[in-house]
Amino acid sequence: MSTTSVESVLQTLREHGLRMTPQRRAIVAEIMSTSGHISPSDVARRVRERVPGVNPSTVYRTLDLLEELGVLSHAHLESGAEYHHSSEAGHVHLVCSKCGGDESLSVAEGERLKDLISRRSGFHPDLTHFAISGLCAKCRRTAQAGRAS
Amino acid sequence: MSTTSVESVLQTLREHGLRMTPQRRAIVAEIMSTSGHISPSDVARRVRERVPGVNPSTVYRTLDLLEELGVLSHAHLESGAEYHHSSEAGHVHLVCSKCGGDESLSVAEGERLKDLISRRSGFHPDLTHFAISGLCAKCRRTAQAGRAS
DNA sequence: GTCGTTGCAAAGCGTTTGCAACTAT
DNA sequence: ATAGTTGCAAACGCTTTGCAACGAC
Repeated sequence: MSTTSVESVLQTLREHGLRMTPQRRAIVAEIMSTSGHISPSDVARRVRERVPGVNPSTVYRTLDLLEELGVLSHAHLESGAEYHHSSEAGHVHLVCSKCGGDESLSVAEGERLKDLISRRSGFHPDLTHFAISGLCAKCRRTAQAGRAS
Repeated sequence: MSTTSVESVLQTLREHGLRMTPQRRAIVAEIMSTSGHISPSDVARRVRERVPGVNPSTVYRTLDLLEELGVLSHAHLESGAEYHHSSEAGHVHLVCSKCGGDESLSVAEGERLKDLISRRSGFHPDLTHFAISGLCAKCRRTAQAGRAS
């Protein structure tokens, strides 16, 4: 499936008069094989491990480009911007401030929340752009137990 | 009221065996006079304009300290971390991705949302820690008009 | 051959650190 | 006098930039 994605990206690039290079192939492959999200600097690091010589600046330029083309999206987590393939866009990130765990609200739940907010405030939120920080169920239980004792 | 705040901060510092210095006074004053939020580097810049010689590192250390003491909080907006006095914590930031406008969900609405999410997902969100990106009512209307034409 | 793409090297930016000097208490 | 605090200067990590060489088409 990673191959399929690379092919479709190649397609997209061609439609825009852009080119597929080994570097881009490596970068796309890296992100497509990542479930969840990954920071630009991590992409740079990992791509570099596999294909020595890929320059960080190329990674940054490629990420920007792929996002403009709609292949990738980024969201803001605690550690900063993180990229993921657009097929994973739509997920609302729930990041636990205690254990660092990263859950996802279902797309349906996300939509419901979105509608609710927009109906009440007139503001149309994109709940996927920023993560939502908080306590996961597990850490919350621990915290309560601590309080009780 | 700015004075009151500075006094109460002084109080807090004393309780912890810490000291009130001219630099801290300037930093606290700057933040207390800011309605809304301000980035660390902006605090550094502004404080510097008023009290030349205040080193950026002092600003960063002070912000960290004041946050640990509960005097300040920070939230993540598009531009990164932003500080505000704790009395303004509780606000859910709604940031328009088009015009950059920054609205607030009422505290009551925020609470309702929070309860709703936690009831459904088991995750207890702090909706104030990250902003919520989206389109404000105004920009959304513009966008729709554009689409219709 | 054209023109998009890359690597390089440098600079930019915000932020952090160690340490000696300073100062609020 | 004692510790907390500051400025300095350097280092840091991530990201961006200009430009000449390169290479996909």
